[in-house]
Amino acid sequence: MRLLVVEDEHALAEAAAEHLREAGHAVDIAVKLDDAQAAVRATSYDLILLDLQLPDGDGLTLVRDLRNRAASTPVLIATARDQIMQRIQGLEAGADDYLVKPYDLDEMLARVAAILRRADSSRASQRQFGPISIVPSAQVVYLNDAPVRLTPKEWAILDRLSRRPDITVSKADFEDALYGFGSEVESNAIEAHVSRLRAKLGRGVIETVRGFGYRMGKG
Amino acid sequence: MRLLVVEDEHALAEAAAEHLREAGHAVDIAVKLDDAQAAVRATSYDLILLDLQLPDGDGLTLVRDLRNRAASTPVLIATARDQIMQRIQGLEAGADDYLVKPYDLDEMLARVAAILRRADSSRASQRQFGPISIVPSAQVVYLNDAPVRLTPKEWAILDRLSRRPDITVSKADFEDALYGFGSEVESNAIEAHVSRLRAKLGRGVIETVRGFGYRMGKG
DNA sequence: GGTATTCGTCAGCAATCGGTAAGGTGGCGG
DNA sequence: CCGCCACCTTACCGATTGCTGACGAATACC
Repeated sequence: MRLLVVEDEHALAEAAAEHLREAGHAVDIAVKLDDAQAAVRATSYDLILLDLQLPDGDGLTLVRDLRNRAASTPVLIATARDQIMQRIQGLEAGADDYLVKPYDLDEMLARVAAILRRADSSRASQRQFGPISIVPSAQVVYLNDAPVRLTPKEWAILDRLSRRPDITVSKADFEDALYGFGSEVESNAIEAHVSRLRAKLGRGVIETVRGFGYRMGKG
Repeated sequence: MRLLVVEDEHALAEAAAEHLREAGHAVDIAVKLDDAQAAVRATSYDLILLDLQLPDGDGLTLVRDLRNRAASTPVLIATARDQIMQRIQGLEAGADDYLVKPYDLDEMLARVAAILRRADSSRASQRQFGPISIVPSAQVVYLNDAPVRLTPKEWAILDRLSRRPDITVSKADFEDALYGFGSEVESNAIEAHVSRLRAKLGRGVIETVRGFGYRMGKG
């Protein structure tokens, strides 16, 4: 597995990286937010171990960036004990788990292993809905074997719907998932995205459950 | 939804309760830890909004009590800005989220809604009544395996009935649950909805208990 | 640095909801 | 057997909710 460690304390970064390498992973290190973003853009990681307090910015912006680009890379956040608020925001922004610094290296390794295991099983190959096939690993959608280009937000919506096809997802849920918590969207942004998705994929793919939200059409 | 507001500042308690009632919840107020514990023992709440600083004790004991009794009632904690340690302890004791006092009423409402949503979707499962199956997570009802489309109000009524199938629910209870508390529905709105429900689901599903209210039909 | 996407917002339209009311039905006491 | 009262059913219409095309700002890409 290929991992990225984002940590400005050099000694800690090296120690963590070494521990992960002994466990058989390929590990890159970034000491600044800039470096991390460059690295993430250049390569696809299987997991990111992220310190929130960085010299040139808040680590959470990296998480939001990833999620806005619809990247599902798991993120494990490391934070000092007094930054509990950041921890919570981190989980809401789409992090997968957190560690309290200073952390035990073996515990870190255990968390990493747990997340990778989880991610692997949810990565699931491919999802079929009538004429639509969704390939999460490649973030590609096919309509009758013809590839369809989706924007990041469109993908995020379809991904969330198709992950639990039996569940109705409310617009409020989408807003919590696509944007932060405090950031209120005053309008019908979700409706607009759904409309665009339907234009690309056909009418039957996403069903409206009036008064509740949206759900995958039954194929 | 039935909520409990635990807060010794009378004005704030009333303001919060009023705001929640406007959102359609039934709200009780407790001004002391004692009252809160009595209330929790007497009734089952869907969520508790808890001030930690109370005249007769620490609000955390309430959280611990709940968790010790394996009650999963979600708890939203409110604390002053400088009580960070309490917040941390609160989250570790099993609270679901926290608010910094003084808080904006609308933000409070948003947090409450988010927690209720989370709790509701995790409650999941599925309820069977003869030819009817109710899937709360998808907000869908099946009649002989054919999906039936219900409006939000219809769903609310069926949901409330099916949650406690052995209980007869009075029309006043429905009005409390579907509208605010001091709601004046001058007409037969509930009867009309029940009628429309029966038209969609069949006659046997909802029984009339003349003079008292309605109850799920025994399948 | 210019161009193309993307995304949030808005407005107008369409569909559906839901409270109300009015007339009908049936159970129950007398 | 009668009348009353609780409940049922249906139509109506204002209010709400959702859909879609257009527009402009922000952003990414070359």
